[in-house]
Amino acid sequence: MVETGVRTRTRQAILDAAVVVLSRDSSASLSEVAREAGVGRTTLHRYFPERSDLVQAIGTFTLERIAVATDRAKLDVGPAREAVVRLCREYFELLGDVLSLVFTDPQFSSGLDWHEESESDLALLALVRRGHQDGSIDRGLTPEWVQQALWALLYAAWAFVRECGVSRHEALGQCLRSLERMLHPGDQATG
Amino acid sequence: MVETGVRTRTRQAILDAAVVVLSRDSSASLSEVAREAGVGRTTLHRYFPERSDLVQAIGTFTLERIAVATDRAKLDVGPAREAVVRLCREYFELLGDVLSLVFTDPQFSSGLDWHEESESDLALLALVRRGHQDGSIDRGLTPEWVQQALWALLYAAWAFVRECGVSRHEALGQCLRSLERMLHPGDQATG
DNA sequence: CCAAAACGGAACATTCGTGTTCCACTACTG
DNA sequence: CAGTAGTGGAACACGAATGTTCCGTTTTGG
Repeated sequence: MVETGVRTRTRQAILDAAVVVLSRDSSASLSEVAREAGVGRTTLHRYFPERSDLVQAIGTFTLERIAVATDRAKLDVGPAREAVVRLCREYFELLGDVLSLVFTDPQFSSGLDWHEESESDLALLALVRRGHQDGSIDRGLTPEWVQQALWALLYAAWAFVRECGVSRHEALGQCLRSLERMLHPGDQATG
Repeated sequence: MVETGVRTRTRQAILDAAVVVLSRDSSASLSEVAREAGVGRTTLHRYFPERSDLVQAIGTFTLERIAVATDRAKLDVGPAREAVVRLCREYFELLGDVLSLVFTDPQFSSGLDWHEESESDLALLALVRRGHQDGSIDRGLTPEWVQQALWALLYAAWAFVRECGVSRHEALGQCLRSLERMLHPGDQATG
């Protein structure tokens, strides 16, 4: 049961297929996942004995991606608001379909470091606080809310692509512009 | 089989319970829905013979709520941006748990006027275009994107309440502030 | 008060997803 | 070429959800 190249490749194919299928319908059957992966159901069970194993693997997989994105965004460089926007861009590009899963379905975000303990989440919260201090982020928005809104806009951008047939680039543009303006501390009347 | 008061009341109780239960887990069993409604599973099947009937009823129910909210917001009064914010507030207050359903699960928004044909949706799109003309909404944001983002922020606000234990009022405040700033045509550098 | 309406529980058949086992086939590798 | 890892299909048992029927009980309303 060594980690040969074939095994890791098959495993990844199943994982990718699972993300695609389950992001469309989180209660899809394992047969559908296997078919999407171009793999027999038997093989799928060889890699992930139970459904919960597959779900948890997706969760871990996602956490890794998030960590990478957070790292790439270099959150401690430059004004905080710009860093948040960079982070959003990285998320968009690295997460794809996974987004729908973690955002809409609680089953993928349970049983792990989620949601309070994740290092990346804490980094984002700290970043927003820095933005409050350096004046680049509206002090009327709490860090926790910014986090929520960031994910929501990301999901919206992805849905924009899937449902409205907009290009990824166009959707990301609208998303980042919205985020930028949302965070910007303006002199508009306070709601 | 006349429309006695008892029947409508029972039907509504089931519908409400279904929204609560299914918004937590869209693949919950009908037994759970019946229990939440304080009703026997037999009775539930009397009103909604198949699961799909219940799902569709929720869809229709939601459309009605949306129509009411759109009406109350008086979209043709005042600056367009303020009208959008009013609409968002009405949505938040009238939709509650239903939000999670229509937003995350496609099964509730299929088989109806959804999504392209709904009168309320068209009204929102037209409203944004009016905002482009009267200069109250950033011309860099397309009407379709504003629609997506509006729903996303609404969902974020609701999740904020459910997951972070924030008060409805506080969550709505953050949501509306974000929306307002997002739409505002500022003089910030263009992304 | 009495009949009709509405309800709840038990039981049943059916379907579907799941998890498992067994066996034959293919591909790589020494 | 032989052996082994990997695969896929068929078949099976099991449980859960669904949809239906039947019947006794409660509630409603004229």
